[in-house]
Amino acid sequence: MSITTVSRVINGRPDVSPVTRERVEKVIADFHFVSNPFARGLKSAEAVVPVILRGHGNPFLNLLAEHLLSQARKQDCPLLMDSVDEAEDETAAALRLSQIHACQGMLLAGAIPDRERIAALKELSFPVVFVTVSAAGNPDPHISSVAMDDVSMASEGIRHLLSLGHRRLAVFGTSTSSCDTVAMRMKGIQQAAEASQSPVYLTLVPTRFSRHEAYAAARAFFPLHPDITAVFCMSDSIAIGVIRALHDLGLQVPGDISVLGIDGIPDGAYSIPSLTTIVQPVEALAEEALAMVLKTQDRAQHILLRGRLEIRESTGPVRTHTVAL
Amino acid sequence: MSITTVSRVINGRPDVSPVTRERVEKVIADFHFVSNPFARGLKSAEAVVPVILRGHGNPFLNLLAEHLLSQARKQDCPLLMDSVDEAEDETAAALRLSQIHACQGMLLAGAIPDRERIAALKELSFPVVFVTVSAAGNPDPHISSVAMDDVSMASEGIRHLLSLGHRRLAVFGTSTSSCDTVAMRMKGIQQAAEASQSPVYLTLVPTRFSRHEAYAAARAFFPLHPDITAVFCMSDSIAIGVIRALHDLGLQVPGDISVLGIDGIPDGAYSIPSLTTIVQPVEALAEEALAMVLKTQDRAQHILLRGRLEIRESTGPVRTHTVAL
DNA sequence: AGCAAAACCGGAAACGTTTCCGGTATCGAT
DNA sequence: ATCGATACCGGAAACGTTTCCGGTTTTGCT
Repeated sequence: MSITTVSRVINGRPDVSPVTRERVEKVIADFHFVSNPFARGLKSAEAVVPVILRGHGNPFLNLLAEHLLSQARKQDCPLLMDSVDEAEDETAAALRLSQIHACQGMLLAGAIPDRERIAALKELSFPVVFVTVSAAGNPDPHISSVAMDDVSMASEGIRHLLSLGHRRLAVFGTSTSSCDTVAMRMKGIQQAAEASQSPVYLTLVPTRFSRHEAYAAARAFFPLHPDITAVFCMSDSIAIGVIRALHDLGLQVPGDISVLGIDGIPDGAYSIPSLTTIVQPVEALAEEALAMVLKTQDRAQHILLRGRLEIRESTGPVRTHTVAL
Repeated sequence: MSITTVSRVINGRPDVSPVTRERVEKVIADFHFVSNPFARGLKSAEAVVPVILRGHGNPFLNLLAEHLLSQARKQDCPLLMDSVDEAEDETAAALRLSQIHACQGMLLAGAIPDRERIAALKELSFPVVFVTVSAAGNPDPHISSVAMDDVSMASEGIRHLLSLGHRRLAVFGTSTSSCDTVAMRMKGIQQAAEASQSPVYLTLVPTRFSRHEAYAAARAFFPLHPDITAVFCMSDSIAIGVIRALHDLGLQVPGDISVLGIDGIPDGAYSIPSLTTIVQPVEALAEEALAMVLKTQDRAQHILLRGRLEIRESTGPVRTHTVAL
């Protein structure tokens, strides 16, 4: 019995007689034989596609990961999930993974494609796709992106609030760091505000994208700003923290203050009140990202997806009276 | 320049002069050289530890995954995340992964260690650890588990509800399939009920562990059962669905009906009302599971962790009047 | 200067597969 | 019976590392 024949049986090659095949299969079963993945990979390099999620427990990225995973199963593309803390450097994780695994591509979800990160990724020899935020500015041929049209999403959200009569808005989730997502959304907010007939007052409240921090920020903010009638949140997580804070401050949502989020995470539909939000098309995001990373494209590609306003309970017409805190 | 020397440089071996080392490093940097992971693994088999999550988007398992990931990073153990739909067979995924990766162990989170699944896993040559539900019944030497003491958790929950004066309870999340977790919890519920002085009435409501299904079940259930004053939910997700359903039915939580969950997911702390729950010690769960899978133990080990009651807003004293629906 | 020890480096085998290529049966047709 | 084609199988090279071992150079000591 030769090694070659066994290999043929395992790989289901035609050049082996039924009786031999059966004999080999029996031995394999008896001895619990499993072929060594490394040796196999040595010749026919079967590579993996790591997905790096920036920010543990980010509900939206978790949702994205689910869709990525189920998409991947369909096309049996071997994904390899990892996630790093928001504070950590995701490119370090990317490089680490690329060292210990053979990669045919890589997905960076929620990561920020700034100059230095892209530079760190430069030496990678496979396509890298940023998901969620656009890397269109960078001309690297193997760095693509499938991102959200943050400008239009934010505009749509603001227009919704304006249409309800709100004029004094707080924007939760601005950040000091130069985060493209936030910058783009701010641009959309400005545009919508400027396009409005009447003057719009914006107050920016920096906070990271977590329920916890948003809650703390809101508790501190609203007692000092009784004129605010609506809150635009940079994420649903922030919105959930804000709503809970408003509840604890004795303010009604949307009676006293309207709250709008971005993401469309499932929790938003079950919260009380349910969350008006700009839902990002996770499914399309996952699908496009996977397609992009798999077709080893000759040059980079950047596509932009649009969000959709989902009106639920947390936004309503502006209150006409002022509230004493 | 020999291959051997290059290998030594890459692996940081001592037997190489500084000048040679530098020369090699320069060439490596210039040529963007990356060593082939397969060839590397061929000799020194660096294996991976797959983690299979049963049930996409299960918030508790996601939480567990986070802790697993951060634990793993500390001990730099290369985890490999995957998740399967509740309906799919997780052992199939396990076998698939074991084929394409060299594994030093495997974690099955939320999976059910029944007879046939264990049989399917029998041929695996590395330790398998069930996380969340105990596999203590099965004597396989390479199948361990770190699980929750479901009996005591459920008892504690019921005792809390009884202490608030509730006697007519609904239990959401029972299932027809023989799921050990649910069975154990039912046992705990029975025990606590029987230990009570006064008679306790239990109504079982089968539903899967999702907000969505729990919501639908609750919408249908409560109009027909106006006597129920408290709900014991088999998971926080179920509790969140139930609370939303009660809200839509015009019932107050905890004013009219108390709701108690199990898991301790972060969302529960921010929901309105915040969720009273039995929190599972995710951190310990992750830590123990990882330790167990890494120490290639000679024989199986099964440990049981206890939950902790976290009283928040969703439970309160029994109402003394009846409500007309 | 002479010698032992240490430092450094290269040859070659080995890891467990896949794949190419050539060889031996077996079979059908003439 | 001979030949060609086909089915089946085995030898051996190759994949890109690591590691063992032996060789050469350098160093330190007397």
